[in-house]
Amino acid sequence: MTAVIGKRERILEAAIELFNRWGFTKTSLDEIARAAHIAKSTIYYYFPSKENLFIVAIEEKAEEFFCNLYTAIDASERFEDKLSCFLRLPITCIFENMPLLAMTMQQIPPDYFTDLLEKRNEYRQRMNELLAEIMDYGKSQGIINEKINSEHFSEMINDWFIMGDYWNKGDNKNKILKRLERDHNLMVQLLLYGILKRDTTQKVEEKKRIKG
Amino acid sequence: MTAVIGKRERILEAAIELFNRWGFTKTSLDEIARAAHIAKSTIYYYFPSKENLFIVAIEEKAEEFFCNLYTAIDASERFEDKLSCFLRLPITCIFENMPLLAMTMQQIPPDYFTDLLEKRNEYRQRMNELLAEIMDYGKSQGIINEKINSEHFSEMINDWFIMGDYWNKGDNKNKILKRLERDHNLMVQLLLYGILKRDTTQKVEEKKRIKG
Amino acid sequence: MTAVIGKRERILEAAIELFNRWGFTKTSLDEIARAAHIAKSTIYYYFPSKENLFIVAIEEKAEEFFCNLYTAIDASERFEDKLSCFLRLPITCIFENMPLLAMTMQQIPPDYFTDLLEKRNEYRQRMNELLAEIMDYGKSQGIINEKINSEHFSEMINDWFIMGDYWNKGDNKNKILKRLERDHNLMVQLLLYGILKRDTTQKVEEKKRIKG
Amino acid sequence: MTAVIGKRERILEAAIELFNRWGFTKTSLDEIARAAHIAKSTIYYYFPSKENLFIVAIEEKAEEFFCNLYTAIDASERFEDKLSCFLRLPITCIFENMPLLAMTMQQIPPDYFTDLLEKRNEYRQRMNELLAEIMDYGKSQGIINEKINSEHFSEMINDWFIMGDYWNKGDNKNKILKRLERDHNLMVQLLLYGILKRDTTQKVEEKKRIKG
DNA sequence: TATGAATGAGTCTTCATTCAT
DNA sequence: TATGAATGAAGACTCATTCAT
Repeated sequence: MTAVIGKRERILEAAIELFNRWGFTKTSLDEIARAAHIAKSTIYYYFPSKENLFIVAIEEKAEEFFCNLYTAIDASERFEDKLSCFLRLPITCIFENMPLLAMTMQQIPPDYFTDLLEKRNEYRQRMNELLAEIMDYGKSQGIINEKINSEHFSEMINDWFIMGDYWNKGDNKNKILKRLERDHNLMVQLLLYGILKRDTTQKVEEKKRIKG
Repeated sequence: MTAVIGKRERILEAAIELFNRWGFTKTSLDEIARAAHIAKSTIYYYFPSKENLFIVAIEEKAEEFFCNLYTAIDASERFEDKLSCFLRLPITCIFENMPLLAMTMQQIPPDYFTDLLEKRNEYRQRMNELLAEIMDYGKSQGIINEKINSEHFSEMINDWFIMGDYWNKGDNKNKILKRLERDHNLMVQLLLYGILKRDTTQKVEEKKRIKG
Repeated sequence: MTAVIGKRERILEAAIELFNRWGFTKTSLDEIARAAHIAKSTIYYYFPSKENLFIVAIEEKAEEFFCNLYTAIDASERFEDKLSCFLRLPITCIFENMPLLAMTMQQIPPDYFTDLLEKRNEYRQRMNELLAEIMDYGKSQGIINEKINSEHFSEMINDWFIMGDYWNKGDNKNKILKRLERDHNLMVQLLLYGILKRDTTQKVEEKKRIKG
Repeated sequence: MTAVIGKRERILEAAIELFNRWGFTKTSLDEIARAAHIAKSTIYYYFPSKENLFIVAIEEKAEEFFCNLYTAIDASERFEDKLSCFLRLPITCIFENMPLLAMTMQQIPPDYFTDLLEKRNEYRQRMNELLAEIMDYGKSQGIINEKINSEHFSEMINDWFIMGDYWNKGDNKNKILKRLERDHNLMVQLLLYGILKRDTTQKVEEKKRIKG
């Protein structure tokens, strides 16, 4: 039976639930212990620190998320559906596991700990690669404009739409501002194509080509 | 002379700096006092509580930000430039005042206090109104497709690009998921226009029109 | 062996000693911890709050006191001795545990907490019932004037002699003043009987009967 | 006009009101200043410390009280009425100025300050002298049993009924316990006279005389 | 494997008091 | 005479972590 779940599982379950609801700092180990119906010190038998417990909790959810994402994208045949999956699922996932993943994957510089920062970078990387793959697929289908640099595009989309990360501490201000500039132009173009009247589209397009 | 800055200013300055670097919970009043070279209790002479100090700090920066934003948008003549300002400035501002404003304006459910939540909603509201105005301006210029609902569009852009807010606690899950769905379709359209090969654009466009 | 007393006991002991000496507000948890030779936070392991510690300390002493009182009164055969016990023991006890019990049982409006107020009312109740029983015993022995209302008499004696309680916040001023009036007359009578010359006693007695 | 009251008066007024309502420790100078519509530091212009302000406030009320008491007692002709005044007025006064005077005149050892203790002793002294005078008056009228020691009796009545003071720190435990014993016997006698059936009174009286 | 007991370092907050003006 | 500004010391309470068993 699954009636008797291991204590480690009980702890993780409670931790995810509470971190989600209250965030890292506002969740105490006392509360987790109470919710898991175990003694507080038992947590230290399974996890070396509160930090670590938090990261393990995130890993758990992240793996689950990526697993779903890969499956869904593989299952869709058409480029548009793959792209749609890529955009829809993260938001849905974050919505359901907020703010746990939000803290990892959104524009919050996780002040707290280096390990978490690393995790986040890892996830960003995987997201970038995934979107780049989708783009390449679109190109191979002859739908996507080959001139668009897949990697560059993926980075920007992830930064703007999904997991904004202009604040990675390592980079210096100038470098970031330059990238903001670059991405910004691309972003405005994307938006313009979507909202301009069709007949004016051409002109704007040309204008931008001259600029960019 | 302003050579000698008032202590209130010194406190606010230090608070903004530290809240930005470490976040609310991880910044202690001791640190702020040390940084401002005043006694900790002096903080309580000027601000009734840590919470209040945080909110005042945010207000300070937010007013400054909106002021800049309005000025820049008014200064630009063409629709595209106005839109460009609207997209560029918030990011720049957040980048410079992270996570202070980030906490107000990004996808972080501020667990801590109602006052902050209200502030955030106020700021969202102002951002929505501003973008809607820009869109209407675009329409009046004959550039923007009249069929696009300015308000609806503004909400979505702000949620996705600028100040994501799918987690406003009042709303129930179903309502939010429905809106996610709606926005998602619009978002995919916007993207597709930007990256598809020109000759395929028409077909996709038609397909979407039938769907939407 | 009881050579090593539990820490909870050590804390309670120190708390009783210090609360007794300095009162609630003027006794700090630091002092209690120092006196009990434990870390301040250990107090919080055993007691949820300073308030609670205070109340537990009082309960401890109060139970002990009531136990002694019941025993002593049961042990005395004659009505006079029972009454004597009732009057002597509380004072002795309060003297030895002042102001701990004094705060519960004397004329101090305990501004601090409702729980304490409740405790005090409970103790008053028990004192009233006890004295009423003694009075009834005196009547059953044919010593006490049946016309004296045992309950009314007990209330008054407790208010004046033992656990004054004219300030119970619930009651309104008028009600209290009326009761003061009533009790006062009875009190003057009691005194007069004790100090007047025997031959004048009769007149005063008659006069009061007419009045009361 | 009395429209413009001096600031000193305003402070005292507010202090009395607030000390009465909240007690010494729970009343802050901030509150007093706010209530008196003056700056906090102004209090220090008129009173050297919070302690001193408290004592002056008590003096104010105490003088008023004694003045009323003297007048009322002088105004009554008969011994019984004088005694009645003596018993009634303190309670009424304390009831109206609780816990300010209660703190001075009841069984609360004022942990806080020596000055207050001295004040209290002074007031006790005055009360004792007053009651002794009344007793002597009763004797001169031929109503009161000459065998009763006026001073001794006054002390006891004040301790039991009015301003209990068995805890005067100077005295040692043995001395106090001896006095408790002495007073207790007298107290039981007084009570017995008041509640015994008339015909049994004689016997008890005799019994006590043998004992005491 | 699991935990009850214990703690040190830190948190926000209060408040009587001082002092320059 | 009056006060705004400033502060040090203390207070209750929290919490991640350790350790003996």
